[in-house]
Amino acid sequence: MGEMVARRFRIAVCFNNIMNPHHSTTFALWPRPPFQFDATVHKPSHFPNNLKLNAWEPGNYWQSFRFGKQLYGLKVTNEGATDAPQLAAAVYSRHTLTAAEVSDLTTEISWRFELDTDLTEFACFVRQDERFAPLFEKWVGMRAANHNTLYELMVIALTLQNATVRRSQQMLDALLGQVGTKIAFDGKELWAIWLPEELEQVSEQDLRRLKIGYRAKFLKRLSDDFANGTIDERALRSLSTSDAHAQLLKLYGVGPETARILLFEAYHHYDVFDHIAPSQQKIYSRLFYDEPLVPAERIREDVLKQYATYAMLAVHYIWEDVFWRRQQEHIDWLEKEIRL
DNA sequence: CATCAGGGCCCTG
DNA sequence: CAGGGCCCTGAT
Repeated sequence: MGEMVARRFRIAVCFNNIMNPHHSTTFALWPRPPFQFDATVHKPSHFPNNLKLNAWEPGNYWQSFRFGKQLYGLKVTNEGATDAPQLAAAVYSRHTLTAAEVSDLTTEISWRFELDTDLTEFACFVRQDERFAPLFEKWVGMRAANHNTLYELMVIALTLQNATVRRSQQMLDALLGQVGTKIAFDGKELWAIWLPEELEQVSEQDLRRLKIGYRAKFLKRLSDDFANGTIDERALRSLSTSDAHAQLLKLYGVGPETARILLFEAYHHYDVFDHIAPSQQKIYSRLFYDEPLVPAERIREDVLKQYATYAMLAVHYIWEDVFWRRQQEHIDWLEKEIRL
């Protein structure tokens, strides 16, 4: 604790922002069925932070929600069922929302949570999967949704690079504590990732003091690119997988693995399965072959052959399933693979 | 104690 | 296009 305080003082800029939005606006959303709420808003495979970006309990989900320059608190409540989905979205803000804002937020939430995505073809396709049909049936209607902005997801992806889970957590916590914003609403205290332009005041040296290592350089360059409009999150939404891929790879600090994460999570491309990280390789080997280690190239070919344009989505279902199971039962090999 | 690899990526030759 | 270097941490 003393170390945290000392570190804060050594750094020139510390935002230490706290936001208390007192207005709330609630509106209904109707996802396209099938839609499975909990599995869409909560991903047990994601690493848990001390400084939380979101919170979940069955039927309810809270998160800090950046949209443009605005920061909102968002609570989404499940008010329907998989076959007849309905959600209540409560947006907490400092000002009263205009009708236009509500409309824009509805569109944005629908995009990020993939509410309008038609999964009936996928559901039909995987029903014929000999091995995993029951698994797919169990999670039918689950979206691979990412609920953050491209920049926020990029920051998270940066902390994942060449690091173990614990170190990723430490890096993100350190960054949030230093340049993030705490937002309190609906009895929750969550954190929001800073805006890219806010990092202009923070030097690479300052960032290095947060022990993010060489990623400090990436973060500075990326933040500049986002602040300057070099990268346009919205524009990439209308591009094909390969065009979006090419654009993302141009970003400094974005390589094959980060691009894959962004394409799938932020842009909802289900057909990206070009890169397999070493830790994923070990887990895929167990899940698909019941073996400790299968060559990555073989995994890639087999998965692409089996699931084609739904490769990444199908793998996501199988991946999340084992992490949900992990909460109920002890899976020995998995515990060994995801050592902190 | 030293050494090393870990949920990558950039840069050099 | 292969391989070294990069920040830090915890494991060995």
